[in-house]
Amino acid sequence: MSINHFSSTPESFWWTQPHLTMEPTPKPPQQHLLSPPNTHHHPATSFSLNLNHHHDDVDGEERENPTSLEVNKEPMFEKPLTPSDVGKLNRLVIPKQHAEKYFPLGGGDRTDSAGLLLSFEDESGKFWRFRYSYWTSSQSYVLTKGWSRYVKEKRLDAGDVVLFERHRGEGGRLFIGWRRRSSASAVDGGAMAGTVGWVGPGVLFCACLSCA
Amino acid sequence: MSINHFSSTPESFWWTQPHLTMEPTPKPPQQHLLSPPNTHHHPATSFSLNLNHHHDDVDGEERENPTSLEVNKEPMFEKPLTPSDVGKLNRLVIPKQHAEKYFPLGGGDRTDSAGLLLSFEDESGKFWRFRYSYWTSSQSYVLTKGWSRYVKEKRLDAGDVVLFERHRGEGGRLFIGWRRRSSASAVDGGAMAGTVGWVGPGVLFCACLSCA
DNA sequence: CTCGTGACCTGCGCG
DNA sequence: CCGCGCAGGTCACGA
Repeated sequence: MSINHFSSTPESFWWTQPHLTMEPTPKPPQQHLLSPPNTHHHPATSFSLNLNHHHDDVDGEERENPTSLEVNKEPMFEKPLTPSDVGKLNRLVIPKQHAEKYFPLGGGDRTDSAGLLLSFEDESGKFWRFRYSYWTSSQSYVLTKGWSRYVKEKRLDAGDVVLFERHRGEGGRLFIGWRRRSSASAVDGGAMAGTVGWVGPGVLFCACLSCA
Repeated sequence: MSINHFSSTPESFWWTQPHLTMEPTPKPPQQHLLSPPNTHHHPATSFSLNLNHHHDDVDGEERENPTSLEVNKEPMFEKPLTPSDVGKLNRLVIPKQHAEKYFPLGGGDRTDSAGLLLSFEDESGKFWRFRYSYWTSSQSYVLTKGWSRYVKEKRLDAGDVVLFERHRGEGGRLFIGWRRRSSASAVDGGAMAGTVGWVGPGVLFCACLSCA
């Protein structure tokens, strides 16, 4: 495998790219995250993470134009995909540090693998709902159900990177994006190098991405 | 690896004695068999489950001296290890006849792979907890979790034999032991031939075990 | 039946 | 150098 030098080339840009208007989902209580420990499924109700509290005043202004919308996005983390993440295991391991920081499981004790459903918006505004849980056996946090469909639709391969963001305010909407492995040496042909799925479907950002 | 002529007839029916105790997996909900709810991490330390039930009457008497202790042990069966049993599959297949006789899975229906945890004491008094379950796919009973650690610690190799015993009374304590393959032709040097791990560290009991 | 996927488990590599 | 994180597996079950 030749992955592994994902660089670290920081992409300092993807979240700041212009454009975009995602439909503000009408429903206010955007619950993606999860239901409190006991409600299984359909998180529909509250939850309590801490990202959504205060409704940011500054919000309603002209800042609501695309640009500012981007500005309001806050990158959480990204992960270069391992072969297992895109293989038949149908799961994405979320590095513990990030999982515990951004997607804390209910009640502060993670013993419960009841699972939550997290909904993310992709670059086209499409929603992706993933089951999120903690596996005590392997002591790791994973996205399971729904993940393989995402991998398939986006044609993700090992070495590609997935990006996780959240919106400041607005109930903490969550976003997911991806980009092709940065280095050359594409395993399957490489034609796609530089493609990203972030600010809009099919948008190429080669220059920005490979240079920078 | 050239073993494989395990005489399939080592056991000449050991005593029949019903009874047996295995601890049913602690929680039905079945996730995490280890770690009781709150303790996360390090499963190894946390048991305390089964042996604490009732402290059985017979216990405190003179019967507790080594000799009578041995007398009260009842051999269940033994199995010459196959290459798979000691390989990376991390499981020990328990011959169906013995499994069903001594470790019947709950409720009489074995469809349920919920699994049990069986705790065995070894020759040094150390406890080994193995997950025991039925694999429908291979139609066999197996010890999985924990098994590979046992193989490693005891340095077991194909052809070596594992022994299973239980104590009469006392809630049916379970014991596990082993001995090196009896025939010569040791694969790795043979210096250990004849060694057993059974009644005490380093004690040899070859005569008793192989005859009888 | 197969496929998807939830639930297990463990070796190994890295910090 | 050792413990944890996680990559890479297996198996079972429901659709």
